[in-house]
Amino acid sequence: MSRRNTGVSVRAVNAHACPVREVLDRVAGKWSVQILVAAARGPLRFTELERGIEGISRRMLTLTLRNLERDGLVTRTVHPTVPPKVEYELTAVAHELHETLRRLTDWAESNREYIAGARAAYDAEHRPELLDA
Amino acid sequence: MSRRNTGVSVRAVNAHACPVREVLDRVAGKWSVQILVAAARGPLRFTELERGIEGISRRMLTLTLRNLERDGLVTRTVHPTVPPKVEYELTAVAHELHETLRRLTDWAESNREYIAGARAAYDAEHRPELLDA
DNA sequence: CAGCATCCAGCGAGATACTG
DNA sequence: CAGTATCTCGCTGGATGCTG
Repeated sequence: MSRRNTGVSVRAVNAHACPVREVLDRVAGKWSVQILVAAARGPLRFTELERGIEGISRRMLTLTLRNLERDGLVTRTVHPTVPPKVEYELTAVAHELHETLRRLTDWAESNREYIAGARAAYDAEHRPELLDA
Repeated sequence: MSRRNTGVSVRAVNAHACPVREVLDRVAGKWSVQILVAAARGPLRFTELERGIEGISRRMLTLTLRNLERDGLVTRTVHPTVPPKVEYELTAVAHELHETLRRLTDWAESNREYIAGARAAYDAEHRPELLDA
């Protein structure tokens, strides 16, 4: 009866506590956003996604896609052919999310150097032992 | 030589791999965003933050504030009084981030029911065993 | 008041191997 | 092609107790 690691985040439960986290949990996984971004360009097959996302494992691609599908952010279309063909596509809601995320990454782009600088300064001040890594 | 759990996220290292994750890692922790939101209203003391954020532990508040400070998102001002008084305030960059995050939560608010519905439908279809939980 | 140190449970995710 | 199953490890974060 174990049912260990079904791929459903525990945070989905915590979400009741805080509407803010509710958003982020939908995007918090290591791969969710990259999948959203990759799939935003149109319907893609499983293998196309896999190749488009550097470093993702088959397992995590599957699990993350399932969760996105569960949240109504991607649609999964199975073409009953041989060999099988499955296409994933963002829903309208997910496209809105994608647009919002783009503003976030824009922010990151703009402030990446600022943050890197802040880190370096902080580490020099508070963590001198890290300087010879 | 253990140095276990210094509070510095492992994902900070992964960031090199993907600029997209780089943003989210700054916000991915369980409490970062809530702290950003709470602190956005003005300079707040440690205990005020603690009380303003439901359920946060002293440890996580400290760790998360340190990381935000390290990234140049909050300033930490120590008033050398007795008893000690420490105030945290968002930087200008963090205020921009906060504004961007607000759009994200707006999206969540708008689509919260849609997503809940999608989940319920998905679970009914694919996970009937969850219906009697 | 504002932390830091330590211990520990539980989840996220990588590696690997097997299937319709 | 498009998955699933199992094992494992390491990090995240909660609980608790101590200090300047």
